[in-house]
Parts: sequence; C-alpha cells; structure tokens
Amino acid sequence: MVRPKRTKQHPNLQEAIKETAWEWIAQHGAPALSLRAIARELKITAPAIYNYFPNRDALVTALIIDAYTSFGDSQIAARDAVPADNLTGRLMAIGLAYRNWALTHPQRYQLIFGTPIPGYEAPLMEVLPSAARSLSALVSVLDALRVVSKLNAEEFPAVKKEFKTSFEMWKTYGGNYDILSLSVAVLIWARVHGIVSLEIAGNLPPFGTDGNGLYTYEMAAIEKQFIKE
Amino acid sequence: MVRPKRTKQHPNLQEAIKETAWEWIAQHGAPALSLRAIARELKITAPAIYNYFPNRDALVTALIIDAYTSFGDSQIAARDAVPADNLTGRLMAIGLAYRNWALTHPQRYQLIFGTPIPGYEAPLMEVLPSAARSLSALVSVLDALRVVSKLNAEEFPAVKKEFKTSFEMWKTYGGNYDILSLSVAVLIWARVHGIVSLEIAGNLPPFGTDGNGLYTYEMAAIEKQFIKE
DNA sequence: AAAAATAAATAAACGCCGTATATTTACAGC
DNA sequence: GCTGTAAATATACGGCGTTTATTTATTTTT
Repeated sequence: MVRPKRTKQHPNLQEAIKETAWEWIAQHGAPALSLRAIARELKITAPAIYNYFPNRDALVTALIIDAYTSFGDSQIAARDAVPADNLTGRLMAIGLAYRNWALTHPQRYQLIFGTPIPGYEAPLMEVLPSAARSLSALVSVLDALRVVSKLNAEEFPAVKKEFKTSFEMWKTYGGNYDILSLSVAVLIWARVHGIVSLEIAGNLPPFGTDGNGLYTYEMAAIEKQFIKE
Repeated sequence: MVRPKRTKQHPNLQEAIKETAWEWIAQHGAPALSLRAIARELKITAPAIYNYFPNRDALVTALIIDAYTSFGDSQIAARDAVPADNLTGRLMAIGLAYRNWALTHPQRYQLIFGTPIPGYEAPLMEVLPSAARSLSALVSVLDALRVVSKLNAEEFPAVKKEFKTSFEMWKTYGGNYDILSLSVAVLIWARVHGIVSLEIAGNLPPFGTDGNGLYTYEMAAIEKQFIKE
C-alpha cells in the first residue's frame, strides 16, 4: 500500500495520537500502551508516529503534561469556587478536589504519580511547568494563611541550602510564595497522595476503613494540625 | 547443544533464578527485568525457567513475597528491640525502621508498593500472609496502646460491614487485634508511605524539605495525634 | 542390569514490542 | 510544470513472553 491522500487522514495527527493513547489507556491500562496499538487504531503504520513524537517516552511525557494540566485546572477551579477570605474552606475544597480528580481519572493519576510505563522516567524540566502549577493552588492557600499568621508550622524543618536553587526554579512556574508554604504543601501532598494512591491501587479497602471515611478523617487532621484557631 | 549434566548446573535453580532476578533489578531496575535476561545470566535458555515458575508474573510474586518477608523481619525486629512497656518508643522504632528499610532496599520497596512491572498486579491471596505479617508489628503496638487506653482514635471512622470479612482473613495472618487498631495502622501506613514513596521516586527533595527532616516531623505529628498524654 | 517412565533441559517458532533505515509519494512554492 | 520537502510506507533488527515439540539426563520399576 502507498501513502494515502492527506484529505483522507486525520486533520491533526499529533492530537489524534494523544487522544487514541488516552482511549487505549482508559480501556486497557497504561502498561498496555504501545505505539503499534495506537497506530493500528488510527490505521497508520507505527513509524509514522515518529513524525510527531521522537519516541515512545516523548509521547508519554506529552500525556503526562496534559494530565497535569487537567489536574491543575481542577485544583485551581476548586480553590476559586470558594471566597478568598475563607481560607479553611479553600483548603478543604482543594483537598476534596484532589481525591475526586484522582477517582475520576485513575489512569491519569497513576500515569502522573505512579510508574506504570516500564522504564519511563519523567524528564523534570519538561514536566515542571504544569506540575508546579498544579501544586500552586495548595501553596497559594497555605501562603495566604501564613501571611495572616494562621499557618501553624513554626517548628517545620528548614529547607537545606542545596535545594533553594530548585525552589527558585519552582517559583518561576508555581508563583512567588514563601518556601515554607511550599514545604508544608509538599507534606500535605504526600499525605493525601498516600491515601489516594493506596485506594486507587486497591490496597486500601480490603482491610481498613473505606477510602471516603479515611480521607475525610485525614483532611480534618490536616486542618487541625496546620491551621491556627 | 544438548542438555548438560545436572552436576554442572546450579544445585537449586529455583533459588538461583530469584537471586539473579534481584541482582538484575538492583543493577538495571525492576522495569528491565526479563526472563530472557535472567536466563542469559544463568547460561540457561529462557523456557527452562518455566519449569520453576509458570510465568513471569509468578516469579515477580515470589520476589514480592520475599521482599515482604524481609520488610516484615525488619519491622518486627525494630519493635522487639524496644521494651514492651515503652509503647511510644516501639512506635517510633517501627517508623524509623520503615524508612530505613525503604532507603536500603529501594528496588524492593518499589516492587512491593509501586507498580514497576508492566501489567503486573499482585495476587492478593498469595501475598497476603507476608503482607499482613509485615503490617502486624505496627498493628500490635497500636492495639497495645488501645488496651491501656492510650490510643487516641475515638473519632476514627468505622469500618463498613462489607469489609469485615476480609478483616477476619487478615487476622489469620496478622494476629488477633482489634479492627480499630488495624484501621489506624493503615492510615499511619499511608502517611509514611506517602513521604517515603515520593522520596524514593525522587519527587521530594527538589522542592521542599529533605526526606529526613520531613519524616522526623511527620513521625512526631503522628505520635502527637494518636497517642494520649 | 535392563527397560520404562519421568523430569528437565534445549530448539524452534509465534506474535508482540520499540525503533532505525531506506523508499515512495503527496503536497507546496517557485 | 518542476522541484524540494515533508510525511507516510515498507522492511528489517533485536528483544520480549510464551508455546510446542524434541531430546536427554535421571529416577523408578521390573
């Protein structure tokens, strides 16, 4: 067979490849993703994909960036749905949105925070902008609490000097907040991530409280620990 | 080439396969594990492995069980190194041992708690005994605290009925403790897991406090939240 | 001791995969 | 209308898990 006319093809193949990849991931799981499978779906030969992505990992990176953007949109929307003077409400809204997004898009969640692709490691520099933005919603609320002296983190461990340059880099994409707010955000992120990742992987429900109850309890504990009054 | 004499072979190939697998994982990472690579290392043909493991996933399961056993040994040893009347000390020792084991054996940690093998999902029934035992150290300390009315978890969400049968199954391998103790243990597990998994994946240091400081802070917070007085 | 049965290895092959190379062809600009 | 480029195909390579058939070492039975 020869190359078909462009008018018979997908108008923008780059986007079609990503869409097909997401469909495949949703249906067969991230580990089953393969360029050849995408090509089959699109009735294209596999090497044709290399005109749009230099290799499989580059495609995965593009998918991750898209997922981060979707996740960040959800985080920011949740924050902005609560009035800016209700900081506790904003913190809770962000926390709820976190789990909701993860349960709605478990494959995307695992693509970002897990390591479902064999041998793939996300290139930090490419992913950083969308990743930093997704965390910035939480950081912004914590920083606002800090500004009004309501952030209870006086005894929080200091950031080592060698990490301060990378913090400056984070600021470029995440916003100009205090490094303490970012540090606390990372810890809170680790806590919600701990529960949600176990829940999504199916390791939570069999032998403990259900995910919803546990998550609510954990969010209350976070509020009590980090917000004064 | 024909089949070589057994005297020239490894005496117990089953164990040799697992050892070679661990060496390969340590050197090339879990995602790069392959039966053919193991066979090459052992100067064996790949199908020969099928005499000892029905397929690749079965080998991975065996590796996971070994890792859980090593992890559980470390947890139990840490607990028993502190006198039984010093429950807070035991809790802290278990927490420290958790991170130490994870940092000492990052590949084993990711093999257990991550999803580094494409398409592999651990069969619960096979892994449960060693997994339940590894968590039992923490559960036993929490239950001892509960017995002396020092466990601060009165408001902990209850376990839904549909999970109680699987709790009974857990008891078979993890020991006869109250379900509240197990529930709290799962939450604490999620919290330390959240930090350690981020640290091992390299997502923690660049933009926040170092793992050691953060972990110490988190352990103190856990103690304060769950232990009375 | 010889023969039969069993177990454990090899050899070969199938259908996947990512990817590199060379080739063809549709399309755009002159 | 010709030419250069970009985008597709065709082909191929090596690696993977796994299956099948076959060979052979070892064990068991007679």
